[in-house]
Amino acid sequence: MTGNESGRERILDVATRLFAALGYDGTSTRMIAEAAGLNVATVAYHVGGKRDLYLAVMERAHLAERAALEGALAKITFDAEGILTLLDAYIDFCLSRPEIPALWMHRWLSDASDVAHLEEQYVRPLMEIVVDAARKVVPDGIDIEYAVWTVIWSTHGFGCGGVLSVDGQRRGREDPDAVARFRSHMRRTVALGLGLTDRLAG
Amino acid sequence: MTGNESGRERILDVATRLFAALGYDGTSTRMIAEAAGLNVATVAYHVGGKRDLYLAVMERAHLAERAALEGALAKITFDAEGILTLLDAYIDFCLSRPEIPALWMHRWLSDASDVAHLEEQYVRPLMEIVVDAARKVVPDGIDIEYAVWTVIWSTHGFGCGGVLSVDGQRRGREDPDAVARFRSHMRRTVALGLGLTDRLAG
DNA sequence: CGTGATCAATCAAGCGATTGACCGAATGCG
DNA sequence: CGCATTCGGTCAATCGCTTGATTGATCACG
Repeated sequence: MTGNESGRERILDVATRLFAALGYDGTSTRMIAEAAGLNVATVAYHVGGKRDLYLAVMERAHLAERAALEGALAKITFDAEGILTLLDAYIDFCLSRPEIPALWMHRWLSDASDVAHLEEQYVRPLMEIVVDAARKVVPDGIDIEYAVWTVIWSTHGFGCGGVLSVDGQRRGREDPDAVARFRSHMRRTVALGLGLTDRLAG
Repeated sequence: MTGNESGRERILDVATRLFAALGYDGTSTRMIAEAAGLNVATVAYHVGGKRDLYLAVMERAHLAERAALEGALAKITFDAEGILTLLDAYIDFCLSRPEIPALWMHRWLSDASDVAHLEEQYVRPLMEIVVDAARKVVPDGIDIEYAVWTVIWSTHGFGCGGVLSVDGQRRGREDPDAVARFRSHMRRTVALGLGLTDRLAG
């Protein structure tokens, strides 16, 4: 991620990448140690057990996501254009740091009850932020929560796996055309879905 | 799934459930054997190695999904209402057999190259079916592919993990109210997104 | 008695975790 | 100053356990 830190930070970076790519069960502490250029015992020295490491990774991911979201929220105006700018910022974040949506998708798929508190702790406050912002703009009678979830699911889906076209090509975050298509599709979907059609997106 | 078959079918049922819930790496052959009431060697006798079992599970899941989709497609008319009926059928399928979206979400998150052909083999033909159907109905200038992917991502997301509301409650496929809200949200999203607004959904 | 199905037992490899030793840079002290 | 001590960081080695896979024996039944 940031590059050449040492010790605990490098371990967290490497673990984030591996947990995102391979999932919790698919990643071994030895893989993480090797990728970080450290002995497995050194990793344990810095971050404790595998579960502690995972929790630390998830917390860091949440903090980054929250910072991105709050940073974007501080800049927008509360009108249709502002909501679409917020959407753009979220897409930017998910595409520039795809490990983070991947971590969450893995988390959602697992029903390991000992980390089930992560959603309550991390996802819900972000939902509140976004839904509150949308409420100021969106007309009554629109199901904001489900609209937000559609944005989350779609952006995570595109960011993690991309799209399989009917021509058999797989396109994703590294393909600028696909990104542009995804972005304008999402702008249109959100604008229509939230009833912001007086100011239709490009 | 179907109940009290024996041998290979029961193994595939159990494996489907476990792979969907815990992922490939999170599921051991011993878990599958125990859940099927068989010895681990008997499982191997019927289905071969773990990888073969996984491939058989994915093939069966695909056949079920394809059958559901083609069955629904055979019944619809090619107009706005038909597209929405197709959407309903897909939602029904994903909610009644949530292991199947879960299997696919796990598959998409993993980049194990030795099973990367599964998308090409299984997902693409289904995409073709749906996109072709939509093309007969949807006005020009609309990005059908991305609209379909938004439906897939959202339906899989809701079917596998449900929704976390701002009130902290987690609601999903087992909550009739949440299902109703999700369904009408998706009908509305698809109708607006595909420009079928002359026949707006309930 | 032969055939398909099942099992307990076993294998090498990998897992998460821990131990005790080692190293070099601070730190303490005579 | 010079030497001993402490301490954060690192490592090879090891522990007990689980993994995927295989073997050879056993069972039921036609």
